[in-house]
Amino acid sequence: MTNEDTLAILKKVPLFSRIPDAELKELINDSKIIEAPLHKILFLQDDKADYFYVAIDGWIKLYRQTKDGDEAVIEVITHGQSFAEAAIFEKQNYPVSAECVTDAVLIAIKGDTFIDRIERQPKFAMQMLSSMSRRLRTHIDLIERLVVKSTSERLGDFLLSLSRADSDPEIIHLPYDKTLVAARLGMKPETLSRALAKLRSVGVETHGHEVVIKNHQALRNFCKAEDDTRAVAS
Amino acid sequence: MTNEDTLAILKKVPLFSRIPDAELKELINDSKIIEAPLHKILFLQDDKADYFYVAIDGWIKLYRQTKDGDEAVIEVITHGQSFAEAAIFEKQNYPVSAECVTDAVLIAIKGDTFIDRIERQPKFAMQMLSSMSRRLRTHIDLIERLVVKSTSERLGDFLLSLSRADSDPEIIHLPYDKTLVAARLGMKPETLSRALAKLRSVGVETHGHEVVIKNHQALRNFCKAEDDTRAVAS
DNA sequence: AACCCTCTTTGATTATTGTCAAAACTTTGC
DNA sequence: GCAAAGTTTTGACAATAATCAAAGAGGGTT
Repeated sequence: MTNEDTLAILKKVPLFSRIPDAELKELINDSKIIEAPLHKILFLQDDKADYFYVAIDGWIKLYRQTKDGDEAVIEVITHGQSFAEAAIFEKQNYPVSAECVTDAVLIAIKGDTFIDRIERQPKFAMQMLSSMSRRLRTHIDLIERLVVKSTSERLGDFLLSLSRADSDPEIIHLPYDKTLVAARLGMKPETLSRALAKLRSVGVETHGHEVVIKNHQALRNFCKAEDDTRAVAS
Repeated sequence: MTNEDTLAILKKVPLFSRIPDAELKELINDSKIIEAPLHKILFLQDDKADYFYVAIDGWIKLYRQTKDGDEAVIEVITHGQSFAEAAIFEKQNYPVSAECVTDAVLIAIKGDTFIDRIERQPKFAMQMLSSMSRRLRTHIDLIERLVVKSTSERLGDFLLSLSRADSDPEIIHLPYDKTLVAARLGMKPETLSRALAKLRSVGVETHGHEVVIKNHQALRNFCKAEDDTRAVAS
């Protein structure tokens, strides 16, 4: 892949979209393109955080593992999203492990040279701060759901987050294994299967990796999702 | 409170500790000291994020509320910690609500002038990025616990996080209501009470707001907490 | 000390989710 | 098209946590 190709890709990543070409070209010198196969482990939690990553293609699972083999999936990343940006600051090790759950293409960017760049280029810093603030929101959403919502409500939220249209019916493609969907939602595969069964009563049908939402509003009501009508903030 | 007092306080906050005095003095002009009573709501989720805060004294609860009154506590903040920094970037509204759970003293810093300052002063940006990366880790820890740990394991983790010594026995003061501890750990007060009862078998005793850890190692084993011995990262 | 209020604990019961095992369905390679 | 491997669903059951109700403890006030 030529530097020009890489540049074109970087410009599509939100994190870099507002950075001038000249800067990005310099950045490419600190970066490498990685073609990682299914099941490739990019890094393990507690590894020294030398690089952060931008996903170009494929899906990457960020997770924590406990001594006794239990796993908590924190996020599942795909094209255009960066990850482990936070890790290159502060304590200098990764708080999670990262594994490709499909074949994937990524850009790995060297942390310390990137930090130098941030210090010289306020635009980078602001983009980085925005990106981290978005990630923070994602985590807050997840925490809220884990605490206050039931398994089938969590699944409903997830389906709505995949929804691109608002017209009934809509066909949704699950982006990855149901086993991984279950883990991402903090439940067991068997529980996911049963949650899916419960959603049938609000017009959700499954055929393999395809899910049909027959009534968006009914599903939103079921899982107490915010409507499009903005909530009135007192 | 004079500007000199405020300066002295700011210098003790990790977020500002490495910022030169001259810069901090300018910052004070964009800031105001707030003395907030118990139960004071500082902001509600979805409010426009004009300010971010640094806690000087007291405890502040960051939480999400659902339509039907359920509440998810995301974090509980105390002296030296900043919060809602992330909110002043990006979408410009708070992702959580903030309520004082004791009388509290805070510094409120105007968001947009602070953003200007970041753009001019890379040191601010780096400090901010570190701070957000720490917050991210806190959230990842919480998510992991909610997914893989039982209520009493979560409580054990919490007690260990409050622990300052490693010698047995150690007396710990719960910093706030058990009702709030329960919410922070994603469980009901009754469940907390029972979790506390279960921990008695590993040498944890309670007398009101005082908790005695009689055997740190036993407690660590019980809740599968990492030992001090650093985990070997393959 | 007696009262009120709030916080906490205990008990009985129910609801939810996890576990284990087996069957059904998919996908892939041959 | 069939076997083999992996994924998903179903069933029976167990464990965990929530709910509802009531009793107990602690703090502050009069």
